[in-house]
Amino acid sequence: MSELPKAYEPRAVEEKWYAAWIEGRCFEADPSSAKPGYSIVIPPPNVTGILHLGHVLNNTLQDILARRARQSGKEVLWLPGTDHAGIATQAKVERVLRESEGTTRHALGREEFLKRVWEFKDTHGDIIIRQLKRLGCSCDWSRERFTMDESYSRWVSHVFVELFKEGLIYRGRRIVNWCPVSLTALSDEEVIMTPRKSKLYFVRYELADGSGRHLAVSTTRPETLMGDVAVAVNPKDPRYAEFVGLTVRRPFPAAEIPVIADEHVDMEFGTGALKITPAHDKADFEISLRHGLEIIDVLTPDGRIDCPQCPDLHGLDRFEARKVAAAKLEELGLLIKVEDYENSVGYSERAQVPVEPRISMQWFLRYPCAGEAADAVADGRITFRPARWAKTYAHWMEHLQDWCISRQLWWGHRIPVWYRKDKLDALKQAAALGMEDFTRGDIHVAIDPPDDSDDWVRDDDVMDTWFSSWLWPFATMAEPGGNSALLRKFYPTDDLVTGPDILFFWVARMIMAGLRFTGDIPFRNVFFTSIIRDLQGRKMSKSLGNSPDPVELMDRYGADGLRFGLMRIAPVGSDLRFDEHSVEEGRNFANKLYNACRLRQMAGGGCVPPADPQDLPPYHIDILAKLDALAEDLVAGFAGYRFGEIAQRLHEFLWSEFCDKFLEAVKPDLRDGASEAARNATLATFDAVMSRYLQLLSPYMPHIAEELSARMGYISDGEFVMNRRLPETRLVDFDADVAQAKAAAVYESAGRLRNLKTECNVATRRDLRFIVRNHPAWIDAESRVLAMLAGAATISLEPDYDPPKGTPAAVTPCGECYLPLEGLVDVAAERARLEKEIAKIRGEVARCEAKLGNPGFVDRAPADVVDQEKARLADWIGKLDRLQAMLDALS
RNA sequence: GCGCGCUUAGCUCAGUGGUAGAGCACAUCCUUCACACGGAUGGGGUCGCAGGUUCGAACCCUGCAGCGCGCACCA
Repeated sequence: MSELPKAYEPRAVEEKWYAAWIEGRCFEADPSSAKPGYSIVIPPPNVTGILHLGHVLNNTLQDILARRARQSGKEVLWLPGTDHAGIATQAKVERVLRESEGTTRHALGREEFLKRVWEFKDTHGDIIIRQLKRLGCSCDWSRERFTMDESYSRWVSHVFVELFKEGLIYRGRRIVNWCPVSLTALSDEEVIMTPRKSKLYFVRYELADGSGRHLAVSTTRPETLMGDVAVAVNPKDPRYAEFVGLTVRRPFPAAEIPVIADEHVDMEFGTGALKITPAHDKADFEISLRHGLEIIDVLTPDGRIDCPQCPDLHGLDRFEARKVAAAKLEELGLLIKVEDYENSVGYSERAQVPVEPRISMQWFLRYPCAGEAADAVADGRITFRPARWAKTYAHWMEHLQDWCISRQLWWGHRIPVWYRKDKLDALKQAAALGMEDFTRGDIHVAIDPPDDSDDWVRDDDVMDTWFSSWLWPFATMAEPGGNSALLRKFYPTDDLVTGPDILFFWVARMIMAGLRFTGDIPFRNVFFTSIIRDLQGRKMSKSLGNSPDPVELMDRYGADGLRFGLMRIAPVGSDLRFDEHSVEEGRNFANKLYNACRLRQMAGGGCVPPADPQDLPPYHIDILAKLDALAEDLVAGFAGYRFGEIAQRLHEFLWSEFCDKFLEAVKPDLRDGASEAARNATLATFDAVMSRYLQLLSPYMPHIAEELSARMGYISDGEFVMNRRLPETRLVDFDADVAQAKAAAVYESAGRLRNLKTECNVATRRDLRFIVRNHPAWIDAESRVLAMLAGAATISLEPDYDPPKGTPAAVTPCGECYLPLEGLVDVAAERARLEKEIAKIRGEVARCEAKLGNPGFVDRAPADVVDQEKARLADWIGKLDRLQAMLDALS
């Protein structure tokens, strides 16, 4: 027999099989296949991203689903690709340019900058793809897509044009979330509300009539005071009724502004008087529209004060200006007081600075098919797992706000709108643009530029990245507006696996886009993964440095080990606390499996054809039946998407059932001197179980399953276990209950005997003799196995045995077992043990008696529960009597 | 303010009304010919708190507390 290394070494094996699968085109989907289709689209990772544990979890789940579907006879398409990730990628390339060339995108110009981004994408874009391959992902790489591919880009423009024509996309001057670092608008979803300690300033606005009376206004943002155009009070507020219609003096720059009444003002908050700064607050903006007020913008796009009339503030950063403005008010005697205050401030997801509500011209989308999309989840056409996310979804869908889809970036899909050069100024000034301007011919909205393109100027902005991502399930499968064999075979997709953090960003929007542009839902099931946290419960993040590098983990534990370890601890609905120990366990599990097969290989003898299973010893029948049970449990587990439970079952079967019990029980059959029949039966059983087990394991640990299947000869050359159909027959098609009961009795008894040995302090001795009486008849044939499992020299069956007083004993399913130790027993220790045991059992007896003495229980509980309790009581009492006798004998 | 989760062994978590479970960690022992990435044995929990329903509650109901998340508001 060839010398196999003692420990499994995954690295080379995993690389070898991944290459073989690619070579064998195992992952490629055939849309013309007669088999039923099954499809998943990958949540496209950022093209310049690198693999983190969230990706590992997410993509392992998808790979398991895809591989299981292949085994179940489906034609599988797992469609991979990457996302151009507008802000993230542009920011990354800008940083690289700054650090390596000391230049900026503006210095390079739009065209040159985009060239650089494409170069960057070409050199770094496949890192994460290579990492996914390392993990073993069975994506159809021949169909890899990128959100800025030519045809995908046409889809994005097509959708924009269609929605524009439908009147759902419009351009308008609104308050948007502005990121002063990225210098672009953001959607509401990209703003993270964070509680922050700040100050509430109470400012005196004196009446312009010289009466000396004043209004006290409370504000957190004195630095925008220069943009004030009014002070508002609630019309129902009696305190201020007389002020409405008068004017007050704005502290600086000096101006008289009106006091107005508006329902929005909360009388309870602060002083009940609100300064109105329309350019820098959404509510103020809306009030200004209602009252026809002027809008004064006092901030630059990068968040500095733009107010030449106030030279001491002009040009200051907004937070610096806040302090200066407060000091200025103090100087003027207009600052009444400052209170500590905690409020929530919106932060830019990416730049991690507070966003600025800013008025600007942007493109907006009113969502299509919103009602139908809400219904699709509510009525179960789309299933969310865990189901509770459906509620979150429904809530969001009920409160849909128009989506700001334009971004002031260069990297992305440019808005497909051209303006007539001679109308440009007028169009720029317009408060809103829509269908009317289009039909008048002032703007051109189409996938392609206008013919006389010299007379037109294209819109500078690009679209929000998610405005391309929301088309992913179908835009990856067909040309714009078109149909394809792929789409017909694989759309709607079956499962979507993603994180709940992008429910609004992506999932909800995909449902609406799918319904609008294909007339069908994009997927049938959405499986929301856990959020991975560290052991302290913190989110994984780069800045905390608590995010382990999955590639390093794979280097140390193997891709299979990482996959299996993660799956085993992935809870169904809640967050996952990552512990590297679990990956280590995954690796250990692979090693255990490998060594079980090594044992088989060392026994040699090729693949022996199975004997008639009915004639096999009970251990063999037992393990065959347990494999059948495992296969069934997996069917149920997959139906319920209980991935963690499945991993647990796979682990338990191999380790506890197959190795700890079966292999230990049959070891003698593999040694020299065993009978040929016994040896054959054992080898055949091993192979029957292991070949199927490897198949069941294959979706979770595909590499080692393939390696061992090949090495053990379970598959032929050129065949792959990943492509083999799951068998529909059972290994045991007869009643195995008797055999299984015997096997269980022996395993259980062996445990009790080992336990007895430990208690008698002879755990390591192997020369002991157990004497058994009151045993079932069949035990005769199994006593040798029982002796071996118990670590005893012999088991003597002596029905008439009369144990000397004080002989240690254990009641087992295989009879009363005695361990005569002739002087080896420490009497005092044995007494102590017995007394302890007796006390414990008295407690149990008392509990049982109390329960059975309760008329309510006896009358009302189901008969079988009561019987069970009675049997239990009888057991305890019997055991108590025996122990008491042993104790008496000792004295 | 509204909503959703969670609270079970030292840790991470299973457990849908009938004797509290697993893995890890811990302790003791074992380098016996598949595996020390291993084997054997053991200790360890009044299931967050208080009520209620029930013969019986970790489980169902109510309230409370703590932790986490989402949404809204925030002058």
